[in-house]
Amino acid sequence: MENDKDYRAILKQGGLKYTKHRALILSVLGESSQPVGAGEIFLRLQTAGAGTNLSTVYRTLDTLASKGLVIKTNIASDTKALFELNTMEHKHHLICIGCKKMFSVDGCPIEEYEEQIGKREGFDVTGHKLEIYGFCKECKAERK
Amino acid sequence: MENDKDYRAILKQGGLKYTKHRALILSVLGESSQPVGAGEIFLRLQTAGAGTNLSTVYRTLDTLASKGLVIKTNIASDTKALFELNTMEHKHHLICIGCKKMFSVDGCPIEEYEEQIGKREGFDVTGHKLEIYGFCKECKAERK
DNA sequence: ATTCATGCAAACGGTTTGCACGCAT
DNA sequence: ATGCGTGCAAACCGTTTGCATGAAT
Repeated sequence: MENDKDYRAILKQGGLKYTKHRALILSVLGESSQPVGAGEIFLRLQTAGAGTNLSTVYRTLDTLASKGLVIKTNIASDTKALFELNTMEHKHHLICIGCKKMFSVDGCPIEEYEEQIGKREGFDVTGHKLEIYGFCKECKAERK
Repeated sequence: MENDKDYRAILKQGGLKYTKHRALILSVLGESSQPVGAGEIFLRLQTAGAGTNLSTVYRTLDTLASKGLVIKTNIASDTKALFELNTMEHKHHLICIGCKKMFSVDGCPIEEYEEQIGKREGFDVTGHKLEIYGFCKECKAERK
């Protein structure tokens, strides 16, 4: 809401028309520290009083993703898709097996490796995804 | 089929009864160089003349995975689950954006990193997943 | 004999689509 | 004015579940 200007700019940058829903969805993603599912986005829009529709949310996320403004992920062994703002900062995630929360970590240990492996296998590498699994502080404590 | 003994042993090792379907599903996974979806496994069993049922395939894969005999994965931005034999060798995958094929690569560049990051974030790390995206030789050629 | 795996059919959750209407440029 | 975004309802696909039957130890 407050940063409406920002979302206008982001949309323009992606060559997309400004619409209320797109801005709202971007703001939901922007306010979240973790990737969010379509359903949850829909819920937050509802409770925020924005009359909207699940399929609109899906369609919007699709177009945002196709312009590279958001990133579509999913954590292993879960079938539903998650979305996050594409901040352009290269990040990886720590994923708690217990509570399913995701924590972002900056930095990347495998840039050179990526290059090597591409050469070795004849691959034109465009990116990668690294997820680290384990138990977060809280779940670690509960577990013993 | 030919290595039926092996699958018997694998099942025993997981503390599971031997059944025809389990052995067949293990053999399908064993013959595949890439992770396979439940639907495709079902199809292969059908064409192999084994009367079976999709839900049996799902249930079997679940129990195999729960015993650590197979691994359940999924590639980013696709929602359907894939399964592969757990060979115990630590592997990662090269995934072609063009044809969606996955190629296994041995070795792991981030074992030490994993440890560091766990300490830094108070995480009890149990594993990780690394996927490298790009275009394989063939798709690279087609693309230009 | 008992426990556990299987087939079938039906339910389910997340996601996609066709169509008519409404909004942004 | 035109094209694109939206709402609604229905379809869709992968996956899960309840129940009765069949097989493995």
